[in-house]
Amino acid sequence: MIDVVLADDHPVVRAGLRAVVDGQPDMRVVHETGTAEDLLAWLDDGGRADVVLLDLRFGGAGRGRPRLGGAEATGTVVHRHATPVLVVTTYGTDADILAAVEAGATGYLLKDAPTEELARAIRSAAAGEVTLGADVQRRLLGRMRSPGETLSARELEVLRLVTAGRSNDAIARELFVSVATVKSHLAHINTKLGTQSRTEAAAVARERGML
Amino acid sequence: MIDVVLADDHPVVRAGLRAVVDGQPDMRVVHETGTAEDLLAWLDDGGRADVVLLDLRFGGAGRGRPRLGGAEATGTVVHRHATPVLVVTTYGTDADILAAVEAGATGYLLKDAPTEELARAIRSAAAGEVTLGADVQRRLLGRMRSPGETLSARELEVLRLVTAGRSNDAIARELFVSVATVKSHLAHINTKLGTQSRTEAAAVARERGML
DNA sequence: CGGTCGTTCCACCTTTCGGACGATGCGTCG
DNA sequence: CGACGCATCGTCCGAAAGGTGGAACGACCG
Repeated sequence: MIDVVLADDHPVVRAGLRAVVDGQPDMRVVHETGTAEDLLAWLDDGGRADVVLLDLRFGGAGRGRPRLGGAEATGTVVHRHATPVLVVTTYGTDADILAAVEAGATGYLLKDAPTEELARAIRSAAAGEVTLGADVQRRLLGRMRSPGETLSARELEVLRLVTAGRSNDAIARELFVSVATVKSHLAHINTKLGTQSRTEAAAVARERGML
Repeated sequence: MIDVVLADDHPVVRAGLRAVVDGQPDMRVVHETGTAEDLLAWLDDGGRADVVLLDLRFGGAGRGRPRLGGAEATGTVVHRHATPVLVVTTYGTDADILAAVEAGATGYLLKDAPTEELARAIRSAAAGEVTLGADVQRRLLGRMRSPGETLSARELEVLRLVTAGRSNDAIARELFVSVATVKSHLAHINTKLGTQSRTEAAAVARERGML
């Protein structure tokens, strides 16, 4: 019997995960929390589980204090409590995925995954195996395959100003170079990122967290 | 007994909604679909319900053809089938909310709403009353209070696509309008935000969290 | 030493954007 | 009703941005 803990700030999603888990004969939900803090508190209090289902994005857009994020929570759970963490989240950006994987997540699934895939991922995680959702794998592979994703320092500087909304002329004056140089850098950036325009490059930069 | 139909592309969320609804003594789930098209097909086939729980953002980021959006589906259901629609979604942007309300949605809830609020909203919707989640109300009020910088729903939609890096032509095709219209919206956006270019507008939009 | 790479610049050309008009229809509100 | 905001389209034109194909210089490295 696999003991599962749920940590998600959406009551509806928690109910859904609980329904899926309890619908499996070989696993059960032993605890449920709505915040990462509560999850850590429960574990520190001696709570034991075989797998933690964790949502990234905890009450993210809130105007309150900067809450504990999913990535940090993942790292703490994995290292302090030696419990495998299966990240289950809605719209994972590349930055989110990388952060979670680097923090030691045992798996990463999107919430639109079918229930069988979720159950399989839980069993794999309990066994200590790493599983990534099909979408996630495709994303990571796409990242690996991209050839020249390493931008030079100068190119990053230009990209940062582009993301801030500056025009080529403004960037040129700001960096004390000619407009031709800025355009040259931008051309290289677009080639490396596989983008077609400055705005698209800015979008990709944000998505990948390269600011 | 209130008959409820679920339309959400996330199996886990569907399970959660089902659990909440079936946990109430006075309501039940009579049908479940994963796409807006299936929902309309079921209704056209004679399916009857007292309330439709609808997710905006259907398979949104997909690379496939432009699927039917939640707002359009809302309009069709409300007007063709005279059935109240309760929109239940994750992270509602102002554009989403305005679009759904304008399309005739009977209610708008975020998925992080507690289950009791959800149940209450379903009962209100079945009775024909309009209910908005606390968060949603606050958003709308905040939008009202803002003096001169209020972007229309359509403008926000354009701005969102600009922020995603799309070109005017791509935006036009995505929204089924002409390039001239997109440029017109963009001109208004730049006027209202005090910006000079699309990239600058995107930067301001991100900064002010209006996505 | 020669090769690669980053940075800087140039010219030429095409596409795209943005500004500045106007015009229509469609709702709402006083 | 008329004024207003919104969304939708259009044209014209100049400015900005992007594509191509260079070239020069220095740094670093095997």
